[in-house]
Amino acid sequence: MSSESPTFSPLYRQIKGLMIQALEAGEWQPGQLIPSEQEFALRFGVSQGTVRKAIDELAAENLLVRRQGKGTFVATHQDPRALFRFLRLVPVEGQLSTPESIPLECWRAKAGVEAARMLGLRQGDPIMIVRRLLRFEGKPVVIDEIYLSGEQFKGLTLELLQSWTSSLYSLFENRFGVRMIRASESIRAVAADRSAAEALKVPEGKPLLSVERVTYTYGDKPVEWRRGLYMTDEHFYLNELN
Amino acid sequence: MSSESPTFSPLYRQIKGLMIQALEAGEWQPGQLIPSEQEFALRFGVSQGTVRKAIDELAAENLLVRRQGKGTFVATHQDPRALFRFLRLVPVEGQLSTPESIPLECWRAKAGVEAARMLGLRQGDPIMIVRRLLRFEGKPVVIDEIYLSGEQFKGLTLELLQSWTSSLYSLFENRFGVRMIRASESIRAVAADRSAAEALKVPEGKPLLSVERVTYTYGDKPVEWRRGLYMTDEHFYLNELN
DNA sequence: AAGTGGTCTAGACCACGTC
DNA sequence: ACGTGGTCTAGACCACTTT
Repeated sequence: MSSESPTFSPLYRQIKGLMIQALEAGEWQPGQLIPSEQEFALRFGVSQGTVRKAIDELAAENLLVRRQGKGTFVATHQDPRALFRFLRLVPVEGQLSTPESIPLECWRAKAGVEAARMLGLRQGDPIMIVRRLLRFEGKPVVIDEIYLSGEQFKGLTLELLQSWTSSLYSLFENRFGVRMIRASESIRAVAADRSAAEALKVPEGKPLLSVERVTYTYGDKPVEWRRGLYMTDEHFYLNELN
Repeated sequence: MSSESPTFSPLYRQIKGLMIQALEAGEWQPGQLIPSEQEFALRFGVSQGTVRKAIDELAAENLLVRRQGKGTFVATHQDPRALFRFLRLVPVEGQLSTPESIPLECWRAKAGVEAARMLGLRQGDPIMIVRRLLRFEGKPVVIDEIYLSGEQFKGLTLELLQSWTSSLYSLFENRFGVRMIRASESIRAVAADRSAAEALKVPEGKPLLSVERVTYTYGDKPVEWRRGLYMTDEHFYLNELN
């Protein structure tokens, strides 16, 4: 109908854009119910079908979650179904048990060349670094080193990490208002160095999976860079290609 | 309308199922134009919108490709855009150049326990095994060992492999009528054994990425099992998480 | 000009969850 | 009973490609 936006794209994409803006602005919090399709249709002056198509895409991108009969909700890392959305690790045999996250260290630092590039910061900008271990059934399997913008994660401490029982991303969402939307992982095989060998209790030189992840929030803004070393004797990284 | 199918699912899914059957039966060949949405609507006695939703899903799953103004086509591994649909390898720096595939060996064998399980065969059933090397810019980067059902790939020879200039999957599609739809990869870090070390020209014990892939055709039928060893000093496995 | 997929609408009815 | 998302329809018009 009345196209109030100058960018040329289908109506439903414009609607989608408006809804992303609203999400970004925090109009509804993670886990909360958003208005019904009819309400949006009235609000934006389009048909319900057009709103539907916008929401379809947002749901496909995991920004929203539809629940028939109940309504549409803002996706959250609290949700058990999304708890390990970005963890592709699967045991060679048996069921995937919930890993236990053990924060080891947490300190302030200044961004080096690489961290700055990955996080879209300038070299020397303040960052936070976290080291943590993931254990499955009591056995150490992953050692992570996580780099975060110091600006956004100012109040992060080892105590806070240790007191938090749910996933890291749900902590970021709750305490720092940062919602992780998508991630990009670069995977290599490396030999365990001294520090990794100690943490994972394997001999030095042991082949490990190196998984570097950049995680993005709304607007493709990178907010986390992490490097994980995975022990892949009893687990493997599972990737479905479609 | 008149629901001739006993399974209870939305109409558009039933339509989708019928279209998959037609694809499987080879009613249209890879790369070919299929009937228009209107024609399908008449053929199945449903509205055009319902056909559209069925095709939407098939296109999302890469079975079909839409081209505005032209029509809808059966996806093909010939298509340059799909040539390396399942290869996630990216150079650390520079552009991704097209790899060179060098078939090394090709022989008949009997399925072992593992190959039989992966390919849905019985132990002892005939299989084909192919070893081949992938080189990027002249450098060996991937050594693959590929297991195929002997039934379906009876005429496969080293000569045929060497004479084929396009991707393996386009060969399978053209000469054996087997179209690969999706795949599942299990990734580990391993130490190079003697044979891999020789092929990739790295020292024995060098950490390599082990990528085991099961590839499926229509109806989730496994038809290929392969194990690739990737040298990840100058390349890495890129995975986008959404 | 004609045919294709792509968008948008309006309205009907179904399936699910809550009250 | 009511409100939600999910399906299905019919028809209009737009954008792209070919004739």
